[in-house]
This record gives sequence, C-alpha cells and structure tokens, in this order.
Amino acid sequence: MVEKQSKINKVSLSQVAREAGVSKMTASRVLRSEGGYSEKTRVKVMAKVDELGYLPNRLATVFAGDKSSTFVGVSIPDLGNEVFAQVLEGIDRKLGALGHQSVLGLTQHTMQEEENWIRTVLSWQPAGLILTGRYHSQSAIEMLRNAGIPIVEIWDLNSSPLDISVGINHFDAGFDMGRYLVGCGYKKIGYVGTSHDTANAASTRLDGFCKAVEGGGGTVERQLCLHDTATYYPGFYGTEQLLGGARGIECIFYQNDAMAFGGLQYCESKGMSVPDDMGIAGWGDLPIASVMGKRLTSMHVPHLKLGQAAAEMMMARLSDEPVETCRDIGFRLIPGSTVTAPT
Amino acid sequence: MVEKQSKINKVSLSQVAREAGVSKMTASRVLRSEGGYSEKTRVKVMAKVDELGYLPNRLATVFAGDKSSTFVGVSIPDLGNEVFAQVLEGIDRKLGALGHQSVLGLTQHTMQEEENWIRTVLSWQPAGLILTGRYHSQSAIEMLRNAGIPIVEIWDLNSSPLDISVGINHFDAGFDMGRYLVGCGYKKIGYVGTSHDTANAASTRLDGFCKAVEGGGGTVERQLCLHDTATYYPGFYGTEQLLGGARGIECIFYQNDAMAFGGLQYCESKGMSVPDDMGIAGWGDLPIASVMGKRLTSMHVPHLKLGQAAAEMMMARLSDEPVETCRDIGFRLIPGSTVTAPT
DNA sequence: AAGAATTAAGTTACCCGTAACGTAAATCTG
DNA sequence: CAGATTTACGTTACGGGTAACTTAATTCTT
Repeated sequence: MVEKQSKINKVSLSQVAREAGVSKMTASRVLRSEGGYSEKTRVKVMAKVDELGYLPNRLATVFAGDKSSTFVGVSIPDLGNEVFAQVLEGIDRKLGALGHQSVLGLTQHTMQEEENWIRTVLSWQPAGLILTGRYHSQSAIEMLRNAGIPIVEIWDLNSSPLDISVGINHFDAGFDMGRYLVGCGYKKIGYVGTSHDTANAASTRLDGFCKAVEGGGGTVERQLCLHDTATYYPGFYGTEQLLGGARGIECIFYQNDAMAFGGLQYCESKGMSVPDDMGIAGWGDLPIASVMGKRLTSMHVPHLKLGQAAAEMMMARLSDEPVETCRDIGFRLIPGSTVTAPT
Repeated sequence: MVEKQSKINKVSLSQVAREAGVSKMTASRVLRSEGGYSEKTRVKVMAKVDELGYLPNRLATVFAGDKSSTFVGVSIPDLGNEVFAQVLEGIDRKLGALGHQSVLGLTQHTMQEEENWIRTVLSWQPAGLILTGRYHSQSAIEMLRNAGIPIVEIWDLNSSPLDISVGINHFDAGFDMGRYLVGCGYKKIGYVGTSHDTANAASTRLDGFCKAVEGGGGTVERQLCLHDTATYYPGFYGTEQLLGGARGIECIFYQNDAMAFGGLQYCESKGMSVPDDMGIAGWGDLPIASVMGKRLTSMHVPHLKLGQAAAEMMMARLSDEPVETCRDIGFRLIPGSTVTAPT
C-alpha cells in the first residue's frame, strides 16, 4: 500500500552528505563526477548513495535555473492513425537515446486542445516542443514565441516556421498523386477522407490533388467523414457513401492507406474488380501494404525517419549546433497495382 | 531565432507582484484563487499577469514539496504494434482530461531499458507510473517500492501487483483459444509470434495455448521471429518459415491480428484457401478486422478501455479514493470465419 | 466608543541542488 | 624551507513558489 506523499526521495543529498560525513557540496561534486574530491571521499559518498538508494531530484537542478530540463513536449493529433504512431515512435526513440523524455499531448486535431496542452506543458519548463502541424491558435503562437525554447513543427512543411520545420509539402504530394491518376486516364475521381474543424495537412493535400486533377481536365467528388479517425472502417463506409451519392467514379484517392484498404475491401465485397472496375490510391505506404496481394498505389513518406529527424534537429538546436530551419523529408509515389497503369 | 536560455518565464511571480504593487504572496493567492484579497487587488494582479504574459513555473510548486506533480510516467514496449498505440491513446486521453500528462518511455521490450527509464523518470518526481507488463528488473522493483507513488501495471494481470494491476489473464486467454481450435477439430497447430529476451504476456499466452492444445491431444509447432516487431511482414514471413519447416499443419495461431493478416495473405498468395486448407487465428481484434472480407478468428481485448481504466485507477489512487488492486478487464473470443466451425 | 472579530494584506522560512567564492591542508618550486 | 600553487574540501546565496505565521486595517458587536 502506498502512503500519500509528494516527495519521491525520502532521502536527499544533504542526508547522504551528512551520513557520509562530508558537505552537501562535496557529495554533489561526487555525484556529478565534477572532480575536486579524493578517491576516499568518492567511495564514502557512493557507498552511502547505494546504501540509502538515493535518487537525485532533477526538479531542483532545473529549478535552480542553471540547467534546462530533459523534457520535450510532443503533440500528436491521435494514435489511432498508424502514421502518427510511427512518427511518435521515431521521436521518442531518438530523444530517449539522447537522454531526453517525451511529454505527450494528444490534441484530437483541435487547436484549442493544443493550446491548452501548450500552456500546461510550458509551465513544466520543457527543453523544447515538437508540434504536429503548422496551424496554431493565436494565443498558442504568442506563448510559443515568448517561451524562448526550440520549437519543431513537423509533418506539414512550413517555409516560414516559428523556429524549425520538418516534413513534406503536402500540396505538392497531393498534386503529384493527382497528376499521376490523371495520367492513368482517370477523369472522374473520388476522394474519401476525414474532416476536422481546422486546416491541416490532409486538406492541403486535397487542395493540391484537386488542382492537378482539375488542371488535367478531371473532376473530384469529395466524401468527408466528419469527426472520424482516418482508419479502416471510415474508409469502408466513406466509400459506400461516396459511391451511393455519385455515379461514374472511376478511381478513389484516400486520405491514407488504412482508409484505402477499407475502400478496397468495400469494392471487392461488392464484386468490383480493382483496378479494372475501380482504381484505388492511398497515402502513407503503411506496413500493411507489404503483405497485401495487390500492391497499393500510394505515396511513401518516411514516417519513422521524420520523427527521428525532428528529434535530432531539436537536440542539435539545444546544443547550439547550426540547424537548418526547414527540412524537406521527401516523399515517393508508389505506382502499385490498384490503379490502371499510365499509358 | 531562439536565444539560448533555460528559463521559460522571463517573468516571475515576484515581477508580477512588484509591478502590481503587492507582495509575492498576495499575487500567489490571487493566482490560486485562494481568497484573502480584495476584488481591487485581484483585478490589479490579473491585469499584470495578462500584460506580462506570466506563466507559472510548476517546477517551483512541486519542488517546494507541497504538491505532487501532474506527470505520470507511461512505459510502452513499442508503438509499431497497434495494440499498444491504442492502450497509450486510452491512457493519455483520460489522463489529459484529468489534468495530467504522460511522460512516455518506449522500452523496446527490454527490462534494462525499462529500468533506465524508471530511474530517469523518477528523478522528475512523477505523480505515478503506469508500466506495461509485470516483469521488471530487481533494481527497478526496488526503486518502484521506494518511490512511494502509485504504480499501475497493465496488460498482463498480476494477482500480487506492486500496487495496482489492470489487464487480462493471458494464460487463460491462450488456453481458451487453444481449446476452441481443438474443438474445431485441429490437431497439428502452428504458432507464429515474435520472441524477446524477457518473459512477457505473449509467452504466457502461448503457454496457456499449448496446455489446452496438448491437453486436447494436439501438438503445437512454434515459429518465433526473433527481434522483430509483431506486425504484418513478420507474420507473412514467419508463416513461410513455419510451413517450410513442418508438414501437416492445419491451423496457425498468431501472436496478434497484424501477424495473422500477414499469414492470411501468405496463404492466399500460395493458393491455399482459408479456412479449408489452413485455419488462421489472430489475437487482439484490431480495427483492420472490421473491414476484412473474412472475419478473422481472434480474441477481443478492449485496448482503449484498458488504457482508460489504468488512468482512472491511477487518478483515483492519487485522490485517495479506494481502488481495487487487481482489475480484470476481460476478453472475448471472436469465432470468425478463418477457421472451420466447431462440430 | 472600546474591544472583538474579520479581512487583507506582508514577512519569514523552506524545498534541494549548484554556482561562486572562501579556506585549510598538501604538494611543488627555487 | 619559505612562498607559490594545487587539491580538497566547506560556506553562502539563490531560484520561484507556498505554508505558516504576523501585522495592519476594516468591520462588527454590545
């Protein structure tokens, strides 16, 4: 049974010092291997540290104002979307390897949630913040500007970031996919995605996509599943909705691979042949694509690498190394076999 | 461009107080709505807070020792496995709603990583810890015991937990699946999973599974993909390995649905019909199953609910409400159509 | 109107480490 | 061997809040 208490360390540095018969300062020096003590003293102090199970209170160190914390706030829209889970994994692994910790914030795709989270997390004096997306509330932007710590905006490349931006240009990515599908001969194309209140990368992507399709003489029918996570079932259901409401659609572009997979299953369940009766294109090149019988037409984005790059740039900034303010992580179109090959 | 600095708040409570013409203490009282000040004073102070953009430094509050922090350390093996991503989502959403933050630790399934992470995170004076799994290193256990904060062990139910345990009994879950498959008439059954150095829930599950199968007169052929994440491709590849090495296997049980899906794809790619030529059973009932043409035989575990329950029990313990020390979150066998129906 | 009770403040001390500075003992130097 | 230097410590002060205590001003009571 746990006693209610706020202090983790019953045992403080003073206690270790006292019992070892040295001053607090000497004990502190030993623990930081700072030098300026004899071997005999080191042994005495370390013996007490082990004996008492002393754990330093890093709060005190940071609080004293001479070191920055090893917290990095990381905001992620949601983890139901495998893409973001991978990005987070990349971030946390790299941060962990470099001695830092992620303080997570799931923003549910809303700027208000993000703002609240930023306010709270800043009060814990993080070393820096990694935020998903480039759109933030006005108050959030002010707080971020005043915080005076590194801010890395990921996912959605931003040529004039608050501080550092890593990701891809979603407009271009959407555009490339649109051009590719038009090049495959499709004219009437559907789009199935989710929709949230705020502008985001997916909507930017859709803009680029539409521009390419419409510029190539095609049309785009949109089907947005409101307030759903971009995963399998909304893909299945959204496809049903889309095809129920519009005739003559030859190909569907999805917000991501999970939704595309749901759509693929819908089409096959209705006896449609892919790609002969319906073209399917996804986005993200998720692991599931590695085992599917048909190679899904998609867009490869190095999610894990994106997360790692974000963490690395954060750490570089923290150690005052030069860091570019804007890194394009790139994407690659996967032609796949779920759309008819371009002529 | 960011100036190197450790303090987030250029502006401290003293400054707010000074400029508002009151003492630090009065300003503190206003900010905490503690009472004991006039309306005029409140307005004066709050005006300065807004004007200066003051953000409290919570480190100082916790450090002072009178409040516990709002950090909760959460250790998760990896996020490539959708199951754990869902659990984390459940935890963080609930914690967030209750004003707390998750400090993430990805342990890569190793006790040593977990131990290192525990040491670090404890030094930040968290309010509590949520750990995945019931197996910890000896040093870790000592630190956890001494920490004197709530510890919730999730995933793998533990009848004598360090503090609180939430999850399911994996032995029973494996046993039930084994009994079910034997009841379907299978005798020679394969298992495909990943393997790590340490004991874990998956191995407990496999033990239960083998007991049921062997008790029912069947045999289990194991195929463990070493040091891989339990996801699609290892499922595909592991199936190839398994079937290349053993003859006469009638049905395969997988560590999870993602692996099972990979196996299903392998079988179909080789022209085997499921379930006629090969039975397939997964574990976890992942979202992908909701759109597959065949309903995957699996075991439903309420992942999100598990995470939420863990967070709720943590918060209950923190507010000194009574909490059971061991909660079974339950599982449910999904018969599906990827194995032949029981006779 | 004098004393009691309440309200609205201010003062002091503390939390736990570490920077900066001070000092005594040991070692080195010429 | 005296003085300079180095080593091995100790002492003091500080950071940003808050608990606990004190004080001054206001309001209430009889």
